[in-house]
Amino acid sequence: MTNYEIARRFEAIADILEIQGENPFKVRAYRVAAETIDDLEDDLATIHERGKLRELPGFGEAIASKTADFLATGTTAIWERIKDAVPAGVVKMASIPGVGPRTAKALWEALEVASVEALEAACREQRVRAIAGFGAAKETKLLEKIEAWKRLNEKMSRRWALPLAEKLAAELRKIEGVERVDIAGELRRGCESIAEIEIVVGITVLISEELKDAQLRVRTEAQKVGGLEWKLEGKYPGLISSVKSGEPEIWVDITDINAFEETLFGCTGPVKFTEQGLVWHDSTPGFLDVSRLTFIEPELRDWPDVLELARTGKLPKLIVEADFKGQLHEHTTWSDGTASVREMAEAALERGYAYLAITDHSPLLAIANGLSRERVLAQLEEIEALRPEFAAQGLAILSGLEVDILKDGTLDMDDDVLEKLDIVVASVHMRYKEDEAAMTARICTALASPHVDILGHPTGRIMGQREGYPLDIDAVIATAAKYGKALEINSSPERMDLCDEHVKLAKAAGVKIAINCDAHSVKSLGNLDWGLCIARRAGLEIGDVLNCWDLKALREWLG
DNA sequence: GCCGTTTTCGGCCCGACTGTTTTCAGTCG
Repeated sequence: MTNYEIARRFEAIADILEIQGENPFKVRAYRVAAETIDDLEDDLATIHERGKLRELPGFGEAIASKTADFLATGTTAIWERIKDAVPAGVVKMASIPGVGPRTAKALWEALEVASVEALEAACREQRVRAIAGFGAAKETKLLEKIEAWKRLNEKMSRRWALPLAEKLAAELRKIEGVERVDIAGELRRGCESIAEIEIVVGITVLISEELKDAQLRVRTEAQKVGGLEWKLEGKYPGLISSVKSGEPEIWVDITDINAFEETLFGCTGPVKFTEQGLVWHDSTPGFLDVSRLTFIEPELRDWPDVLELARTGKLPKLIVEADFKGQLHEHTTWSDGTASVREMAEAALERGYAYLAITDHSPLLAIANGLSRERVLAQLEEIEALRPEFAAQGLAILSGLEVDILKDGTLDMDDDVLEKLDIVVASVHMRYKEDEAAMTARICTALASPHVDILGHPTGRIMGQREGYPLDIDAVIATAAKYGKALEINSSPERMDLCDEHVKLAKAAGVKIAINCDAHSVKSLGNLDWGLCIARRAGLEIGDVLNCWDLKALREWLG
């Protein structure tokens, strides 16, 4: 099993134990193990071979032994024992924000509802309010939560769809006769939520009998992937095989390797784009539209005016990962990160960055071990002590804070402390259930503060779980423009906040964007892709993105 | 289940919000 699969398995164990009412600390131990695995750079198999599993944080005797079981056999005793104890639908119910394990268990036991759909029906039939501990108000709220959850999960978040597609692609690559495998469709276009996973498979076999064989092997391999159930149909020529699963729909397109690029183009879509008179030009890596040869980046192909922009030579020159000079919103062990300032700085150096801002949490966020004013000042001393050593290697460590925006728009730290810092990211973490006017005023007040540089995760959304708080985004953008403040694309996969549409609006208003990993570990410093695809879909160029600037330009902007 | 020890078991990030069971349990970040 891969790291990813084992981590998901430990999470599944935690979910089930939690619903069963197990000791919450035991439940947490499994979750911590999953987090540790997600943060690993190396394969668990390699670590196990070296006999180092027990050295991983949160890995005691039990977790290490279960990990070894998973590596050797694909399962372990506790998983076999509990995997069927709680229906998957009940686990799903518990995952709906605001429901939780206790409530899911109570509903399951009292009404025998074992799926989100059954629970929704029970709410509509007013059967929930009859249960002890529930009432009409709770029933109404529950229905609202289910509806919000369904809206958010109509499509699969990129966060989950991409690993799934990569896993499938890796399996397909192992098949003999398969020359090339690429992910196409919405994923290639950088979409944040995915209705269809499309994968193009290029094969070398040209005889139809052999091709049939290859398809058979593809089918066999595909069935093994991700625990999904596959149904695969296909015929030659054209070789479009549809593979259906619950969510999202999965297409595997098998093509002769000589027609690979053309197929990849067609399967990348969207249909509106590919049908607009473009033909694949196979002698040049690009597409020949009627007037002019131009390669149009997949992320731009959803723009309604992209062909006109291409014809007139006005396509934006999209940023790539190599353009990034540093990162501006990271956490350390001072608050809720897992790496020290030094470790984060070393990781930034390894990535070739010229600067790194340390922005731990402010005191209100007690659960994240937010920093009091005294601790901010102490951290500042530590940073200043580390600076010469890292400056000599070409890395500037910027001091900062991710300061909470309080209910009235004031900041969770004294001005004289903020004044001493290089950079301040202001974010909302608490009391986000306010109406649009209040939340907009609150955020705009914060943006007006002379100390604030960047508005962190501006809408507060969590992919697949929580809609952003109600916000007049136009007013926020206008305020950011007025005071010369940047908005963040938070690049952590669970946030991806702002979305591409909002970023496009911000760019049009001349507002600068910071693309930040919001890293809580060394590994998550590499989470740039999630924000990068939003930036590229929004057409951002180097000039639009603060952390694509060199240190001098950044410092000038910070003032 | 992990951890750090007073090496064998007690403590495990904590404060706010919500609905209702009206005094606290469940959930969230």
